Amino acid sequence: MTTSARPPQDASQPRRRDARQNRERLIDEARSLIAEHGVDASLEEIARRADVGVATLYRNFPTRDDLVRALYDIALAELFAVRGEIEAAPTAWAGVVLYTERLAEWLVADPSLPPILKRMATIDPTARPSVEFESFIAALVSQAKKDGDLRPDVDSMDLAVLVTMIGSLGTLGGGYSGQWRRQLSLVLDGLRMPEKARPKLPGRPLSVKEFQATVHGLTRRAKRAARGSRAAR
Amino acid sequence: MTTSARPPQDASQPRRRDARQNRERLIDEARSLIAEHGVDASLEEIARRADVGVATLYRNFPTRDDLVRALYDIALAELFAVRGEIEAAPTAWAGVVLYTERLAEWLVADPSLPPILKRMATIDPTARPSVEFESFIAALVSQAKKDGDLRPDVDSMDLAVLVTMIGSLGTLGGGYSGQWRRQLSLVLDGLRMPEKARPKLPGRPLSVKEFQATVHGLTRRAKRAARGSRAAR
DNA sequence: ATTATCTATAGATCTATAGATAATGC
DNA sequence: ATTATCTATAGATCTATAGATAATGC
Repeated sequence: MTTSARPPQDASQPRRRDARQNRERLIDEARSLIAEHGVDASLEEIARRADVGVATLYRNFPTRDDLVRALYDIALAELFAVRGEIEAAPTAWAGVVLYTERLAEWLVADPSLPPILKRMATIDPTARPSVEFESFIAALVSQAKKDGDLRPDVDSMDLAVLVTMIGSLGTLGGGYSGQWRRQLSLVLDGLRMPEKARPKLPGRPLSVKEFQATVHGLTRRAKRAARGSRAAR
Repeated sequence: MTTSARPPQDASQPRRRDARQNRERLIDEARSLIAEHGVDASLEEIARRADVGVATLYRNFPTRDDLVRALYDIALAELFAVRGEIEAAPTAWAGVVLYTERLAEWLVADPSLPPILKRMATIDPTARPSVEFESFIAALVSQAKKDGDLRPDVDSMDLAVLVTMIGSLGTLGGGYSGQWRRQLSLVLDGLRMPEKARPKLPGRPLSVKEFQATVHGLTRRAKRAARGSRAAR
């Protein structure tokens, strides 16, 4: 009996060069369009921006959920990459800081993540991005408490919620995205034991002028997109 | 020359009883659908849920932006109602707490607000919800600093960003929405001068089980909506 | 030869409006 | 009588697929 000559093909790694390229362009544009319009973003528009026929999109991602799942998998790979760095932190508190920093940074940098994570939770409740981290972070948290650095009345779930909250600054776009490090620092000061010295706040607050520009100016990406879709008509 | 007998009709207050009712239903459903699907939510679906023909929607709101503006105006009226309460606070710090509490609560309670505020900013950059509050809050902030309650290296813009951030917990839905008071308390502890005693954190952290249920369970509203749209097909 | 892409298209849903029909308030 | 609603419809856009055409890799 002859065994199949080809190894089973992984759909996420198409063999042909052009196919791989198209897939990447689709994923890039999907991220950017989902960041703008949420998970319901038009699939046709994604294909259009990727300079590819719709059928190519459907070949790669038969359903919208397949696309979401692909984006989710990519995101998770990015996320897990930071675990080693956190483990290498000199103290538990430093680990907590690093954990919140990296997660917040990751969320803020890619505004497509919140809608993707949310949708992913409804299409596949068994997929839990945090699960790999949970016991690990829980241990970090209790050690930081023992060390007297972290206040005793919070736990790792509070951290998760806080990080999610700060990550939402990315969704708001504009100048908000630049503020996350400063706001995280304020939050960390609320988590720290009160007698510990607070480090200087990083950055500076938005001026009223900047706040206006932030809230009202379009982001560069949004502007480009608006131009693009206008031109396409 | 005869003067017009009727006073100019305010579009937001239609004379006829059924018309007012329909308008209210449209606004209610618009809020709920925008909370779910963002500002791009289908106008036809809004009309369908409000049990009203599409034309009725268009009569009330000729363009999508008119609808957004109406929702914005309603929201602002709600917002300004809290100003008096803040002014009545016994100390500047208490005022700061009240300000952040009321704003966060307001944002969390209505997840349609973030998309509406964001869109409003692009369709009418002159409309600035915060402007009425700005000098008022700035005064509150500097007084709280003088009193030695608020740390000196933050300003009112930081507060605005923090509140926005906490407000985003509403968008995430589920159990997150119940966590805002606890998270705000943590944030306030980061804002307070370190030597001041911290009040006990309100509520308790999510358990891991609840976190799962939170992130993965649909909210009741989302469930109802899903049923509704399924039934309509 | 195989693998992938594109064009074309069916059917659904969306925005927006015109014209016929129904409900209110004087 | 006036005001508002509904039905019907045009045209655009969307999802999803079938079948013809083009690009890659052995």
